[in-house]
Amino acid sequence: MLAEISFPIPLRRTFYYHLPEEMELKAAPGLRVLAPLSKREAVGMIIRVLPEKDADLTKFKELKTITRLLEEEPLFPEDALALAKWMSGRWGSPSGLCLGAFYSHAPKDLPAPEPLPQPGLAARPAEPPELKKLTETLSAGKPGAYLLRLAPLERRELVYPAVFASALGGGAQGLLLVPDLTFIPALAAALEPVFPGRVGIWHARLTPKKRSEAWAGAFSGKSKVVIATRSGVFLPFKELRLGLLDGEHEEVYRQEEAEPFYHAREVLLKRIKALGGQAVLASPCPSIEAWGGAASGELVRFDAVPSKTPDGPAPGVRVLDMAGYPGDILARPLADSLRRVVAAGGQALIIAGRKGYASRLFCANCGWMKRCQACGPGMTLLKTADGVQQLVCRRCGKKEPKPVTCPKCAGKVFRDYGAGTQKTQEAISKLLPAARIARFDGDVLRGSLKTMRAELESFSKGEADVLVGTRIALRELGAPRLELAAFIDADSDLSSADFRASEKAFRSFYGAWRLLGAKGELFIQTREAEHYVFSRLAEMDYPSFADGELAARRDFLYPPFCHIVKARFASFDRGALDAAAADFLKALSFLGGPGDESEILGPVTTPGEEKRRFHSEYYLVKASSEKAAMLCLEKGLTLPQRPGVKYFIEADPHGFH
DNA sequence: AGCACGCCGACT
DNA sequence: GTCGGCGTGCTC
Repeated sequence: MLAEISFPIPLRRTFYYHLPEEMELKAAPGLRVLAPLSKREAVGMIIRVLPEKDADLTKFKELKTITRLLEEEPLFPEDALALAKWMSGRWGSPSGLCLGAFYSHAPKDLPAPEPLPQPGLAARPAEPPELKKLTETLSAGKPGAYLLRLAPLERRELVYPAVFASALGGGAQGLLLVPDLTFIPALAAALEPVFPGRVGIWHARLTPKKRSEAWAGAFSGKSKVVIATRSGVFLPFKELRLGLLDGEHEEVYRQEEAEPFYHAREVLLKRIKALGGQAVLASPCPSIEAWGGAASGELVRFDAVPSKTPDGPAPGVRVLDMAGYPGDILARPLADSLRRVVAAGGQALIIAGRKGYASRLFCANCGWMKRCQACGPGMTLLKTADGVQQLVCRRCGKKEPKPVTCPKCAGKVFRDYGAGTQKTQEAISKLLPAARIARFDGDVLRGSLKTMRAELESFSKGEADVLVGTRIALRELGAPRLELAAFIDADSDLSSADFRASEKAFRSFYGAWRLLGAKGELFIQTREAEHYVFSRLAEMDYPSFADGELAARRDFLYPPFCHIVKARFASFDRGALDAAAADFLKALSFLGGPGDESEILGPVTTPGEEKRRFHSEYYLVKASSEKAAMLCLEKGLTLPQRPGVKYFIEADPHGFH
């Protein structure tokens, strides 16, 4: 007999091996094996057991033999093979890597099963009344997927223990996915009293020992709940009944840096469905994709938030059209309010568009803008500690000195546009020399967890009057009673080439607004005051915004009403590039039949690129169904190779129109 | 991904 | 003369 083996390596093929007689009865799909691969032994997974005659072995001279089976029972009660296959088709990564996501953290030798701890005297978590409907539904145990809209300032440590307590009877296990590992400790502390000694933790930075403990905890059933970052969606639970995705809208749930590509939200829903369990997507401002799921009935929506704001005065919103305040970083009304708030001992949060000093540098005479030579985007102006100005590319990190003269017109005067956190901080110090200002942006964040906490805490404790940050600061702030919040440069969000721009902008505005006390004020500075997002701010009601946004997505055929596949071709040879694009379009000719609304947009070229020697263009396919999108992706990935042409085929690309 | 092979630059 | 950089190629 033969075994068809999948290895966790970036190859789009599987391997055949001889199965020694003594393994023939034990071998089965879903079991790991040790097998010689190249000049080493590798762990792989059986995907099929078949007789010799069923395999086409003509292409290789010799078959190697499986060394040994690593277990007798599959690691997963559900069909991980099918899930991995779907993942591979959905995001286009090699299926071996997709399957590997499920088992590559497993120890070679499984830990011996230990008796499960007796259920301890668990504390019954207090249950917020708005949650009652959800917890009653969950405790009935019926399979299903739910969208939980949280109150924006709800402490999740108060909500989630009740949710898990209601759903996890008997040996049932739960998975709590969080966007960032900094959220884990507080949630673990909150769940510990409910499941004493049985709360597991999983994230990418665990030490090897802790990692195998966490893995074993899920596998043996010892962990009643595992709190994890996105890769935890692949953990091998013995009996996973409830998966809760916290901050469902967060983009970190999408893995795009390394293969296998996936979105933890989609994998969780698929996996839970395969298990017949329950999934809860939770967020104060759900993604429009999830909102659409609730509208179509795929998700059942629960609102743990009073739909109306409490009676009484609500914080005000003021959109400031910066066309009326040329050259100002802080428009007059904002400056006045800020001065008043700080003088009265209140606190203010200022959100700058980006980190650093300014976002763009251009010639005051001819408008020439300094771009990164290596990769294209406008370069960011930074000030080093000793006040020297320097340009940095935020995409590739390339550094350059600030130019002295304009290469186009030899002009010597430069202006910068867009105030980063540094420049904003300077402007505020100038306005309020005595104010204590804390800064919180990606640089602080990346520096160390300690400095980050320190900055944040000093603000929360009231040691600083003003916190200047990027929008990450919004996510990290607890619930201070702010008197003022301001977006210095809302345009950098709104004008970004992304059909999610409105959604993200509204979410930020809404989040900042909810941090304000009743008498607080939210300022938004913009040069696009007519943008429709602002017309939605009067109500400050996320559901009505989301309904409107969902309708717009339907009208213009964007997710969740389509699946997008992006295909980019690059070459020095124009003709070869055109031929590759033609191959692609021909392969997709099945799209757009009767009743199929799928569209192909493109070719899109970056401005200025026509004149270059190097050509690059892309097409966007808006496929009307997941199935159609998966077929497009497959066709794109199996196009005939043309010499000198590079292919980049991607599902669900982010950050474009 | 690993791991080997192979071909140029700078070191004991 | 070797050590070692990483480009290229292969894995049943």
